[in-house]
Amino acid sequence: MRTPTELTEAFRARGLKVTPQRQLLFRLLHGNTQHPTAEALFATASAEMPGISLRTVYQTLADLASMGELQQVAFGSGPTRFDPNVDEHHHVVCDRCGAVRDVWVDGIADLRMAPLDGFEPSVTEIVLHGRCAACAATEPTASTVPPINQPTS
Amino acid sequence: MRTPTELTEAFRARGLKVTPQRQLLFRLLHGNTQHPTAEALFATASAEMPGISLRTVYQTLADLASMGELQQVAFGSGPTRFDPNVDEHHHVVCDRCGAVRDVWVDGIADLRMAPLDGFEPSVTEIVLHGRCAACAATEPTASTVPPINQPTS
DNA sequence: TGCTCGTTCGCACGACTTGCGAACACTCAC
DNA sequence: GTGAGTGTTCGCAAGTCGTGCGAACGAGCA
Ligand SMILES: [Mn+2]
Ligand SMILES: [Mn+2]
Ligand SMILES: [Zn+2]
Ligand SMILES: [Zn+2]
Repeated sequence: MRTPTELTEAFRARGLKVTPQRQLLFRLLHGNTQHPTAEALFATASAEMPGISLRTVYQTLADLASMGELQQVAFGSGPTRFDPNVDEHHHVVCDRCGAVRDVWVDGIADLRMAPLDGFEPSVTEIVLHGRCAACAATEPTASTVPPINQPTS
Repeated sequence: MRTPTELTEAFRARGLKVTPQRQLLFRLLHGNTQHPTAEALFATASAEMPGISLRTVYQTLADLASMGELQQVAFGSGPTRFDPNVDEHHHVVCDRCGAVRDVWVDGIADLRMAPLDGFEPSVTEIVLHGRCAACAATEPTASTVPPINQPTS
């Protein structure tokens, strides 16, 4: 995602208005590596702008996504995450606390996949499931946060 | 997933009853490579057993999943898919028609991933997004089915 | 056959997201 | 600076997908 200043220009160039709500979200998202949910952004935004609506957060996120400034990522269960990093990269997900981190993967071109039967893949998505460092250090059974589903294979 | 006959024994061995509804779902799922949704299974099951409840379909799928006979898979958007193939494998998803196919990927162990920062991955999930053979043959814009979201990176 | 306990099923509810439209406010022309 | 005009905000209703609940039911066993 571009900087708040650049987005301000980009929005106006498209005939879109630059409102205080949008500016706030530009700031909250720029450089954000948390992969926040809409609710999480709404909570943070509300602290700074008490009247802001969750509806507006969803709306602005959709606008940014349609402009290619934002990536929407969904992992198995739970709400959609929003990712201002639109470069090609992948993710590690902690199935205990739900934390998501960016990961860069090298060697994807060397993967051998079959059978494709005429299927034409355009995007290879890799998600590593497991435990983050903090969660790996604690009991395997303890959990205070609803876990994210993990494939059983 | 094991055969309907084996599942019948496995259910009774656990003190679970083998009802006509369950037997029907055992049959509909065994060897099924469609990655069907609960609704899709409900529709198929209803043709054969008109009174069956969607609630029972969900319930039985959850039972099978908790026994490790079934894998639940979610792709970006849309409802959960159920996969009787619990071997380690991966998926290709047509973002136009939503079709899902199994794919086996070789070379995963050679992938280089960084930075992991203490994260301990246990499962590597690979999803190839693109167009199935049938959809690749038609107009890129034509669509009669709501597409599955595709990551923008 | 009859008892018992797990199952089924309809309905209400929950989580997450989107549709809708009236009130509002950013822009720009003047 | 002011006003007109168009895009935006926001609350509420509705939509989608899935789960909690409990009364009626029926599979399995003595
Ligand atoms: Mn990311
Ligand atoms: Mn599969
Ligand atoms: Zn964690
Ligand atoms: Zn297709």
